[in-house]
Amino acid sequence: MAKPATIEDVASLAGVSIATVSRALNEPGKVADTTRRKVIAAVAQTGYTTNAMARNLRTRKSNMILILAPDVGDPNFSNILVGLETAASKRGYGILIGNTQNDPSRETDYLRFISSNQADGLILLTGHLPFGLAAQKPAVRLPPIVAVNEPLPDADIPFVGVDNVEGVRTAAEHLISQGHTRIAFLGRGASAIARMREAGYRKAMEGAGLRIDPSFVLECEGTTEGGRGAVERMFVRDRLPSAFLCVNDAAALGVIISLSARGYQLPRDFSVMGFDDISYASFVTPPLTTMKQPRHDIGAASMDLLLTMLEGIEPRSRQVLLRADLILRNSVAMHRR
Amino acid sequence: MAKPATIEDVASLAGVSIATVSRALNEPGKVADTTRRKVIAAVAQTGYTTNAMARNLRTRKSNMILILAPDVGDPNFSNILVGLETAASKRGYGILIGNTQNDPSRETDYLRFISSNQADGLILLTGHLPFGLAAQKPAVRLPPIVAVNEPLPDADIPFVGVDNVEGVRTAAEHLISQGHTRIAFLGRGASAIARMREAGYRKAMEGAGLRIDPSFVLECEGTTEGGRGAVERMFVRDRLPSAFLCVNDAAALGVIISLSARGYQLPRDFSVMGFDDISYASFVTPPLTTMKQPRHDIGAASMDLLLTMLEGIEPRSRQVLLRADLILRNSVAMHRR
DNA sequence: TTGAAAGCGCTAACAC
DNA sequence: GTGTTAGCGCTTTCAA
Repeated sequence: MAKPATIEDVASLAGVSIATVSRALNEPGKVADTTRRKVIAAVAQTGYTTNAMARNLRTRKSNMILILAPDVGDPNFSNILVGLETAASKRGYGILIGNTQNDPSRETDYLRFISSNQADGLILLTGHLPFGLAAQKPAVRLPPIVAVNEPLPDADIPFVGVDNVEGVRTAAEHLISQGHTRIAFLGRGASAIARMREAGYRKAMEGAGLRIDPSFVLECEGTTEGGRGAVERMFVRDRLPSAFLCVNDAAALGVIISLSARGYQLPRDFSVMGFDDISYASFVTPPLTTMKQPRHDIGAASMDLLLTMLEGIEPRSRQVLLRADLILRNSVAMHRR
Repeated sequence: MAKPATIEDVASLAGVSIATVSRALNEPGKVADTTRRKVIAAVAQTGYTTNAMARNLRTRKSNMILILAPDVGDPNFSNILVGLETAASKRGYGILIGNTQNDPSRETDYLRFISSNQADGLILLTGHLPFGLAAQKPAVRLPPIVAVNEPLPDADIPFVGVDNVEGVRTAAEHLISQGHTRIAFLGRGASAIARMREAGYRKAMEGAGLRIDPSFVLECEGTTEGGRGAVERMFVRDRLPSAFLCVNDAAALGVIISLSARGYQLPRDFSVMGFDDISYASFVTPPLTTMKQPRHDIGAASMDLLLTMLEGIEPRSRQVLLRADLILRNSVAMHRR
């Protein structure tokens, strides 16, 4: 077989019309039993597979989902990606990935997949609409979109992610349950995620009737460097917390490094908590107590939501929040008063 | 604009034929300057974008590359993925990813993208041909393929990856340069990678005129558990090495954990080296000295090779080996005799 | 239950 | 340099 078999080859071999072949394959119920069997046999004999390009052209559907992420190499994203892929594959969809590196021109460029009909829907891990879609009169018609991980500001787009408020609240409550009262929150920031995590912290403190020392809430980027810097700034103060609740594991790691470098013993001298459960959280010394993001589930839920929308069904809820799980390791100790 | 503009809309607006529009867009040289400008203007006005499905159907090309990987969530793969994506995007290609989880039926299933013309080429990070392609009379015609990371056995498929032999040799030579002579290699195994890494170790030892104590070469899987187990088996012996050269960082991590648990101080009592430079290598205590895989470059080189093949150019060499870089951290110390 | 035929939007051969 | 036209392989009316 030099050339792949077409629907015509199958039709003539089975002695039916191409319409019947098409129906036998796509709507088996509408075809007589004996006819269908003949078609199946002919398909097997010719090794026929539907030419997706032709079908897509005709049906204006690609069965492809475009995923835009700032950095697929980031474990946080790559694990969500696995969930996305698994769910898509299960329903016969393929995924197309665009690594945007937060470059607006790249984001816009990937929209060609949408406008050229190569993708039916869009998953955004970027935290914002790509430029071409954001414009008032968008350059491209809006396909079904789901935002993952980070909700989109100023846009009514369905969202799937971890429940940051409840997650950090759980974390803070764990610290409180260990007797800590002077708990610092490192990671105040402008991003939606930072704000929600801080809100969780405040909720827990309030709920426990604990006063928040304003100097215990520090701005800090969610990076190892950020965590490090925050500790340095903290240590010019008189009053010190007994526990550090960090906006994420990367920052917590910086805190641990910085504290260790200052000669403190953890968790004896200070307790530290992170959020995310990144892969090396368990390999730090001491192993980091943190909240685990259900990354695979987040990916799967997002894709399910998007595919549901693609089927024309309005989702029951435009927001899916998944619970983070408390992972007890060794960076938190009972507070000795 | 309820419906997206087609080439006909552009043609009639510009007052030319659809063929001219097509040419103006795809072969600008073949069109008169003034005509081209009219077309460009009409395109801008209508917001036209080529319908990729129609073009693909006509040209029998999809400008899509299928990437098969056992686990995209694995940082080792996800970082290669970034390189692949970047290189593809630069040349106007999109990437389609298939997460196979080493499941043969999933591998085969993804070939539908090939057989249905949705992908022009294939990148394999799986270490073997998918079942549908491996069969004597393959179910699918072989598209251009490049194997990455792990060469395919028994198949003449172009390969791109790190130079494992030279890499481990460099690692061993570093240990030797620090005065170590009793160097153990943990990670003997059947896989191509394990064999090459062991070969690098032997080469270095031979090159330095050092005898290899056969009991110093241990089988062990490239996992933290594997490294742990190997140390335990080692310690029932009388003779102990002064340095552990591990098949990868995961195993090295197990070694460090096991050695630390036994109360040894590293790197004072033993030196440990890994291979890969995984993300938490720098966060272990002591930070791991290792060989860094140029993952991004591996991805980019693979994609470049594949796209070159797709253009019908036979690659100059069917094997691209990239050098691993020595990353000096703190798990290796001068040997005190 | 089946077949004939239109047509999805585009590129490329051919003619002018 | 430009236009006409065939046809890529398929799904889907419409008629029988």
